[in-house]
Amino acid sequence: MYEQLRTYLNKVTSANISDEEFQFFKEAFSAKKLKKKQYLLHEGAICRYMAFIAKGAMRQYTIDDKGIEHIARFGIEEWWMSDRESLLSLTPSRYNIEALEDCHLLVATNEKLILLREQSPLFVKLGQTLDEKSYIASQKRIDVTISYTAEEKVIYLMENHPQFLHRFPQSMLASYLGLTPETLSRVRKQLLQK
Amino acid sequence: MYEQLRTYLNKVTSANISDEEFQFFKEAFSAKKLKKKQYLLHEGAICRYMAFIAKGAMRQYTIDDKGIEHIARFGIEEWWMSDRESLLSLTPSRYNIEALEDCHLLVATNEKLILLREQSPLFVKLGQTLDEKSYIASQKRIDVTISYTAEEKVIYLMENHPQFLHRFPQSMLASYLGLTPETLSRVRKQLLQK
DNA sequence: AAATCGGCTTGATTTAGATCAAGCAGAAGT
DNA sequence: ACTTCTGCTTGATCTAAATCAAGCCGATTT
Repeated sequence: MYEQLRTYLNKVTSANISDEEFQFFKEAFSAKKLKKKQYLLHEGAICRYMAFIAKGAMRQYTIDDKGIEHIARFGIEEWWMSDRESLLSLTPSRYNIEALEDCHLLVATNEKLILLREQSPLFVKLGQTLDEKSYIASQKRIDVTISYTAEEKVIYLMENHPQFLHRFPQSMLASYLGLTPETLSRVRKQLLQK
Repeated sequence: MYEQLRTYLNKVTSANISDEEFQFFKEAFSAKKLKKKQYLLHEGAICRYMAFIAKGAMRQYTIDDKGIEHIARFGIEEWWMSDRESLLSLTPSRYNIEALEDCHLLVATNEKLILLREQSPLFVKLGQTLDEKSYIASQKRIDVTISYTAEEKVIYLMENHPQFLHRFPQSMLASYLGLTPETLSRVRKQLLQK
């Protein structure tokens, strides 16, 4: 599990982390396994962990007052899952984070992360890179949700996250795009006929 | 203009920046004035600057293939405007950034920002804080655009950005929410009657 | 003061996508 | 092998919001 993290770190930072520096990561993160349908975080609770997905897939979602689920994001291997707002400010989270498959995670508390930032310049750099990227991605997604038609949204998903298409149920993909499962099904059919 | 930046820095970082450290900011940022309707960035161009708004208001928007404008974000005093993706990767931007009022800006090129990060720990910290906050805010906005009705969107705007309501034309507020101006007008009327 | 213009509202109509409802096929459990 | 789920599709209907269209009002121009 730690080896996956190490490979990932080397890849993303285009560096080769020393044993010494990686030792800090080992101290910060502990291994955690979740079976399918288990939760890393429940709505109303305070998010305690930042989790690195070594294996498996997860979703982060809200439930609205009509009881409808809305998927904020998916996570798969080499992605990070957490509610940063809750983790940082210790406020109750609006989100649920659920394992969609059996998962191998590496989790760290906020205290450990603060410590790690002091110990590892690479981790600070990684944090910057990730924050930038996720900010850019979410801007793009706002664009999509505001201005795209159902068909354009589906095309966006196929082009930007093809790996999601066959891994997650259509009903969840629909929710991720802000569509109903019926509409997604119809749009897919139309697109295939073209 | 620099005094506004200094006040802002002290406020956001809850520190009191030294003259010495602030000197690096002065070297990195240069003053730039934009009149209403002038542009900081045009679609297709590479974004050269990160801009701090000392005075005025701006909008960042895209134009879709039907020629319709979609507002990605507004910026007012003490906000930052830029297309980070374009600035960092030197790729052409999808965005236009326009002054909605006469603006006083402090702008820095990416090179200056990199230098500043080496010189000022406070700036690094500021960057982290901002990235976190804007990521959290854009997650919230995705929630809103995916799952809210027109009425709920308008309430969201009134609660989260009341300062926008009387400062920007309704047509732009509508675009920001992913609504038409007509719908926004009707929803406002309904809400006032309650 | 008349004319032009931009921003907002209001009404009539249309439509994309939601909702409601039924049926089907593959996976999982007994 | 036969239920029981669960997820997906398809059809019929409905509705929220878009579109189309006209008119209003205050600001700016001539």
